[in-house]
Amino acid sequence: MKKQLEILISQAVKTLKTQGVLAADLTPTIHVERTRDVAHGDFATNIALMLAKSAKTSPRSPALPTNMMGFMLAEPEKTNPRQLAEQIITALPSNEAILKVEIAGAGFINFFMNPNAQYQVIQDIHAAGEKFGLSQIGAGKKVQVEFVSANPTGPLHVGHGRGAAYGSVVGNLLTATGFDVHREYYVNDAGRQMDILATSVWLRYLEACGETFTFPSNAYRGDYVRDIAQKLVETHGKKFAHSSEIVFANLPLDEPEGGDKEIYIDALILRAKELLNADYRVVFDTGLNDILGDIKDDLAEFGTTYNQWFSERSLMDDGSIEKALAVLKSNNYLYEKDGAIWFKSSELGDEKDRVVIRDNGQPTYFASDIAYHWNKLERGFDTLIDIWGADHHGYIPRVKAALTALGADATKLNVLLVQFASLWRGEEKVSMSTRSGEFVTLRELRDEVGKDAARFFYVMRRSEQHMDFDLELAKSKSNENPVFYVQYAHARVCSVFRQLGEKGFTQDVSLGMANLAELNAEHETALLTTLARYPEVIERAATQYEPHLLINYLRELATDFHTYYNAHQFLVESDTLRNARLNLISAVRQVLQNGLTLLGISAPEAM
RNA sequence: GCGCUUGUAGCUCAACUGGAUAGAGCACCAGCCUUCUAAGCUGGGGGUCGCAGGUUCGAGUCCUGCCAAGCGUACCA
Repeated sequence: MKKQLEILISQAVKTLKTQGVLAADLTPTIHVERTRDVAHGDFATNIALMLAKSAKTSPRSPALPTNMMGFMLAEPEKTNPRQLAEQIITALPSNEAILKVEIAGAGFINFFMNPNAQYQVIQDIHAAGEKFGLSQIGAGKKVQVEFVSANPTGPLHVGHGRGAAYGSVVGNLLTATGFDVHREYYVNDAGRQMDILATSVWLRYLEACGETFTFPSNAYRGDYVRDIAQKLVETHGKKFAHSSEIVFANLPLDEPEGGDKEIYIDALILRAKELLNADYRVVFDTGLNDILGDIKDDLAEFGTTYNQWFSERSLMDDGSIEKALAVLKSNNYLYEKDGAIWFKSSELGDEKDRVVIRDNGQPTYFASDIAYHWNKLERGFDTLIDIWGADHHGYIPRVKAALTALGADATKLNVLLVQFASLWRGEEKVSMSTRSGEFVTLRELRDEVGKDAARFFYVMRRSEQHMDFDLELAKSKSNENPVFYVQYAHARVCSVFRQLGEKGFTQDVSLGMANLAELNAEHETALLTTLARYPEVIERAATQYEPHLLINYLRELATDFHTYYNAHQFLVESDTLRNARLNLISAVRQVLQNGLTLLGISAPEAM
């Protein structure tokens, strides 16, 4: 309906252009909104206010650029907005859905719709079913959504959960609006952090083999490392064992002894590679595969799935990094300084240049990221969406700079930042420290509050908002918990349909459809309006990457339903009214179910 | 110091991207279960939209300057 009005208005504007009332070069964006106040009708547009300034512009205006600036610069002879609104209304093509059109305030045009038109949405929902709300505005454009991409050095923690929930819902919304979505997890299966993990596993393995020594301060200390080491013992026996005298011979000091923990761990990594040779990869991959497998299971149980798990190591193995750096070099964006290779990102908007190859010859994480993002674009995606933790925000300019330097289109890259969630248990803030005994993993969160509540809470707020996640609230089975509020509405509709037969009634959908006009109570009208908004909400939530709009909408729909439920009996004697109401509430159930499905949250039939 | 993000009711957050009288939930107070699930509903009080200017018919939203918080500012990932 909103779109139909926009089309009608644009036709009116076109007419006024040919009449010379409006300058021919104007291309106003027509914006129709739902009104907040019923006194203002159903829809409103501010088009007359927008155009008032530029109506009757002088003929020299075509020489001006047609962009927004040109539009602003054109010097208008002021037109009364209300008068212009009058002209627009006169030029408006007639449409049977429109009851009347009024001018209000400074020059708003308010549309009052024909009440009979509002019932159409029930027919639409019944016809479309689970497809109601889907659209094709994406027109099959290829979008890649990369999210979570946590290093496989340990289990996912609650901080990753928000990215997982947000990314999967954004993906669902884009799919629902006709985009061709590809979900991807970038696996950092190379690099120093993974070497630290492999070394940690090996040292725990040595302990399991009976060696005793002080565990490095900078190694991974989680219990899962011991578990992996134990598996290594079970499958390979003492094949990788060396005496601690040899392992720790001639190493620099660790931090507690007055040394540097980074230098110490690097020396240990080197030692592990020397002593294990080809077996190092076995230890490394055992750790990697174990943890990655756990992450995959964890995310799948959380309702987050991927099309592809992209290996960082593959970029090294197939020469992608070298190739990307070669192109940067030939485009004259690389130079050498202090033994390292630098990328001139400061020439392209970054605050300083960045190292791509360290003085020890190792490429930096940034180097593989350049190759990775280039690889993404070469795969033909129209849009890239990266979902990052907010602490990585400083990283955006350098990645964009790199794409530009490679001759690629950096504007295709869209980085969405997700702020951290702080965990609360009632009044008490939960420590996020890995060492603390408090639970920190996503799995533990799911065990405690459940998948539905966790997902709901994660996407309830705008992603850029800092978020407080209250575990007590998420767990509570009470009116304080918004998850149950929405699910309860769904369960209540299902319950009504269960009662239908028990009370000796039957349902006749077509009889209900023929008598929708009996749905004229205030609560019913409100519900019809809310139902009709659903496709608009999906479209907006998808194009703005704002899943919280869908959450807010579902809460409003649930409110409208609960209010209606308390005010009216559905299973009434009148066959026509009863069936009309059943058609209405089954439409509500359908929309609730569709929305919850997009959020990856269940729609229970009973609670 | 510089950069990014955020400041809205006692608390947690919305506000259709510049529109009409800034809205919800929680908390607090007062009511509603012989009728489809009370995990619900009805009513009530609550606001200098961080502060100060500016832009225009119109600003919580845009521009400038302050103030405050978080994050970043590595040859870490």
